Amino acid sequence: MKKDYIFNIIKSSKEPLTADDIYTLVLKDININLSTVYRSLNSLVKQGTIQKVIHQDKIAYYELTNTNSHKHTLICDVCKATYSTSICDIESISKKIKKETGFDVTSHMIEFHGVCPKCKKELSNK
Amino acid sequence: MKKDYIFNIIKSSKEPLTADDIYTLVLKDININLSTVYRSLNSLVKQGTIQKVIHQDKIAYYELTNTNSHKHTLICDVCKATYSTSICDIESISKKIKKETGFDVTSHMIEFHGVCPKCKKELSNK
DNA sequence: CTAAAAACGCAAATGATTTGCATTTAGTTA
DNA sequence: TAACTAAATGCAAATCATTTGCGTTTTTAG
Repeated sequence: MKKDYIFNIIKSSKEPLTADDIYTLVLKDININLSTVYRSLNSLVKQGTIQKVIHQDKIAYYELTNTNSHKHTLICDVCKATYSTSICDIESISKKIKKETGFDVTSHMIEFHGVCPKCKKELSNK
Repeated sequence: MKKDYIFNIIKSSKEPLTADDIYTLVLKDININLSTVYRSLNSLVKQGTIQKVIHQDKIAYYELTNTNSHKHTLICDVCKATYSTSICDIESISKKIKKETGFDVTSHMIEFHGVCPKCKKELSNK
């Protein structure tokens, strides 16, 4: 099943991948159709194995469901690279929200935009 | 100029609106085309007057650029209603990220998912 | 081995958003 | 006020990531 293949790719990636990233990666080894990629991805999401996050570029990124520590994305607005961080103190924010608004927060996603160290260095050289 | 009209609608709305929300609202008073809505919206975003945020439903929501306190969205996964909150302690998180990864965070967006008080009440009545 | 289910591929459909182009409106100058 | 140019608008077609219908192939259970 190509789903397993896709799962392994996501598993071994340090960063969240788009459907197209995955499609390209799989194609290097075996033949596959984009619909199959999407169907597998949706299936993995449904079974809770992976997580789908829509970024501000409107594209879905897939990554392993973080069992213990969850992750958030750092997006460099210069080179567009994405990084992950587990830094997050939402727990306390969620509590505060619940207390002040009565809204029960069950999950959240954060996207940080900025400039990565590499681009910062390059920019300072100009 | 219909852009001003659209701006006022966004200004007087308590919650972020989609292009379609705005289109429908404007249509109640004057005639307008969806492309005009999108063009006006893009123009307002470019001039920094309003802010565009892509939610996990992959749809763009528009709201006033928060000059002083910025806002984040609470999305009820039951009734799909969206609320805003200004509760956010990202400042300290951003600092931590910069210190630990060197990534310069310039902006961020958070989407909280959960159950709103109204739905919670209805659910508990079943 | 055989029938039903699951996985696949391919092409067409979707839906929000964008864009090209022709037309109307607004603004400016002579 | 007339004449001209730029900006705003409408309409239809184009985009692009993602989904879906349908026919075919592969896998699985009995």
